[in-house]
Amino acid sequence: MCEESTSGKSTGCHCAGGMPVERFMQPCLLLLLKQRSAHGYDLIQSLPEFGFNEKSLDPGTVYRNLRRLEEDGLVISHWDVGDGGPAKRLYRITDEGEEMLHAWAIHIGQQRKRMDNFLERYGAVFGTGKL
Amino acid sequence: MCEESTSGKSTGCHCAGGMPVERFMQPCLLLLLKQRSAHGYDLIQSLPEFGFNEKSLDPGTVYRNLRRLEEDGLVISHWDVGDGGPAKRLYRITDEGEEMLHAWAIHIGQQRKRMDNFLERYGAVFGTGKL
DNA sequence: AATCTATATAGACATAATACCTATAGAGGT
DNA sequence: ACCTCTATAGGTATTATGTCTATATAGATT
Repeated sequence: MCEESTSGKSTGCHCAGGMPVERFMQPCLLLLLKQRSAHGYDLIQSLPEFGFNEKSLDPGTVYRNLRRLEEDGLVISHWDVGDGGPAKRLYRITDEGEEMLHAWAIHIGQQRKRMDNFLERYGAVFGTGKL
Repeated sequence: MCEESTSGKSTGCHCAGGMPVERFMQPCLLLLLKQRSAHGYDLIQSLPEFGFNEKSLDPGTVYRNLRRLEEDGLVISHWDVGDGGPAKRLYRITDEGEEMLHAWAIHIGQQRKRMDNFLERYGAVFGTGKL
């Protein structure tokens, strides 16, 4: 039901929801930027650590998120043209972004509790062997 | 940042995402219907057990999900006009719905792992006291 | 009789999110 | 010249989401 498509086209799996890629990407980006300032391309290399795979990691999606974070004042960037290679943006987190990261962590903790509760009930009905 | 609005209007909190109400509602409805057949209104009474509050529990949303589940063949319903009161639909889960429930459980388990991983990294940066 | 409340379901609508696809451009190698 | 890697940006169609409103029955209250 949740198998990957072999045709390259989306199968529109109805259970794919629950945690959309983009929204979860934002706290991941903020956490990475809390640890170190980085370019978009750097961040793309690091996001697999948070469970993003090749399919869910569209570069356009990452850059769009970074632009949105900057619009919201959660990160700031400046062009970095020094060291050869194409011009790149260096992003860093703002104080506001750090506050938002804390809010995200609380929120994610709550959602995890909800999932725990769901899985507990599921296990009670079907037996824990299913998980 | 995630505080409730006192004006009654949505504040558009940017960290409210990560687990949209509607999509998570579907596995909850399927699990409830696995335990017992029920009317939409019954299900609305039970959904708070899964962390839905008054604000996130719009009846229209519940009925929309039930219709969608039926469109997808995951539940079936028939009108129940016997015992007085307005006509009501009695929903029951189908075999296909049960399979989808299993897929959901696996998916939710995976997402929980992702959240655990995030919170672990968060704790490593800020200290576990923040959670 | 009229009104109110609880039960019960359904649909409309605007905005936001999501996935997917394509475009642009510099640097370095073959 | 061509290809690949690095690096960023934008478009678009579809779906999701939240919110609001409409409909209707039954029973209790005034």
